[in-house]
Amino acid sequence: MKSCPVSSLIKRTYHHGDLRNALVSEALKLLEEEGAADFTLRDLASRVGVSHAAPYSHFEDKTALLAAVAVEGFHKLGAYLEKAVQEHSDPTEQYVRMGEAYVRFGTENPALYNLMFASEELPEQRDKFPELNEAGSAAFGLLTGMLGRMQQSGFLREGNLDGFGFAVWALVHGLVSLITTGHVECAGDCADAEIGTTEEAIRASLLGMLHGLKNPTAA
Amino acid sequence: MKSCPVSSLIKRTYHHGDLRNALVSEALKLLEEEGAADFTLRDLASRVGVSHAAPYSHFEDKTALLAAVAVEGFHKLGAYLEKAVQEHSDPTEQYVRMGEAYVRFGTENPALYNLMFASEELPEQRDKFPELNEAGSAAFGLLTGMLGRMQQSGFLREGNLDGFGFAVWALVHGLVSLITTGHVECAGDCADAEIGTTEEAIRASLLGMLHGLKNPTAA
DNA sequence: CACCAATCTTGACAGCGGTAAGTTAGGGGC
DNA sequence: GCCCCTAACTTACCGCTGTCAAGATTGGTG
Repeated sequence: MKSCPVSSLIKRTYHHGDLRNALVSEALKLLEEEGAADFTLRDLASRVGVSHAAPYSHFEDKTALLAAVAVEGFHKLGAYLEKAVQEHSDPTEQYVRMGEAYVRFGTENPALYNLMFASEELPEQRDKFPELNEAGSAAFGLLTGMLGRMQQSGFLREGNLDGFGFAVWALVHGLVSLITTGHVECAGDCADAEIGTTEEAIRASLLGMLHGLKNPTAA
Repeated sequence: MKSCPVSSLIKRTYHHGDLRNALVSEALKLLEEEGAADFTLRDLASRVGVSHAAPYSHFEDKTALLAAVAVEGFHKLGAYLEKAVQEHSDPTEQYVRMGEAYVRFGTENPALYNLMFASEELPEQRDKFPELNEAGSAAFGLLTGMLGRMQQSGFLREGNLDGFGFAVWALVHGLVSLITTGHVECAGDCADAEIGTTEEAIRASLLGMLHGLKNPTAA
């Protein structure tokens, strides 16, 4: 403790005090600014104001740090979804809003989203970092929970709830991927008709899937 | 020319002769063997039997090489899809088989598939490598083409064909991503019900979406 | 107040993508 | 048949990265 009362920004103490959290939250910013390809441990460390090897006191690996960032991402995603559900009461509206919120999260945080899902070696990471599993499962639970309520109210037809969730999740996840990788524009370019705004296409896809899961006798 | 007539495998000539193609096809193997993270230009070069700088005679960049590999991937994907369509005549069966073929391609070549779709900087690459755009559009065209025939025969309801294609593509793309990243097992674990085999879940999702796009007056 | 263990720094290493300069050899013009 | 031009390839090198080992610093505990 060097008793340096002023200049809250500049770090002075040898011990940072909260380096682990600082690294994760700065990594979230850095990830979206630079993209995953240019995301560097050394850059991250210097941004936080520590030496390039300091992160190794808190994370075994670069991968371990990224896993912690991904966990944070799942929490953020959960917040998006919960907010969307709470703001509406109509089942269809809840469903669509939740889907839109999911896609919005992905398109607003493409690098983070990519980190959370589009890594081939992610299965191995899940075993090493159980938190990742829990965070992902929690987000998925929000989805199946909503579908379960819709099913109980008779709005959705009978059937395996996890199967429904899997289908809807795959849809919104695919929407995010296709949009952030720019494949959607291609869809508008190379075919004869126009796709309309992306928002309309998202809504239409969601409603299409919902229609397929609906109880035929419901309104 | 060192006049070494034997040993066809070991390269002897200073000039390789067909290095570009050799690099791309070897990259396809290396990608699935090592995963995208451990994919190294130097490793690739030594496998083909050239120095680590040789690839730069044929590709501007590592990215450019990977783009060429991705193009090859889209051609392979197209072959999967065409085969699935040609083997069946019933519209629903064609649709399901095409979707299953798509998912099969993705799960059988996860690293390649990931390379083709799950890169954030892919939009920039599309501008630099028009072949990538064409190859991707061609694959998407196979999908919309089939949906167009189903629509013309009255099996699908009226509506924007690109929108339909977008929805279906997003679904199958999402299925691939969730499966290869291991999120599907999570779906089975963390919720109360069982999801059944993955194949069943895929088929159910596809049929769910199809049902949402169907013409209500059709069979 | 002394010491311990956690935290952070410094310095080093191999391996990576990429560049520059030199080497080899296939093939067209004579 | 020979020469030479140019594309293809090699070697040597650069800066940067992730990672590790050894040493410096300190807050907290006894």
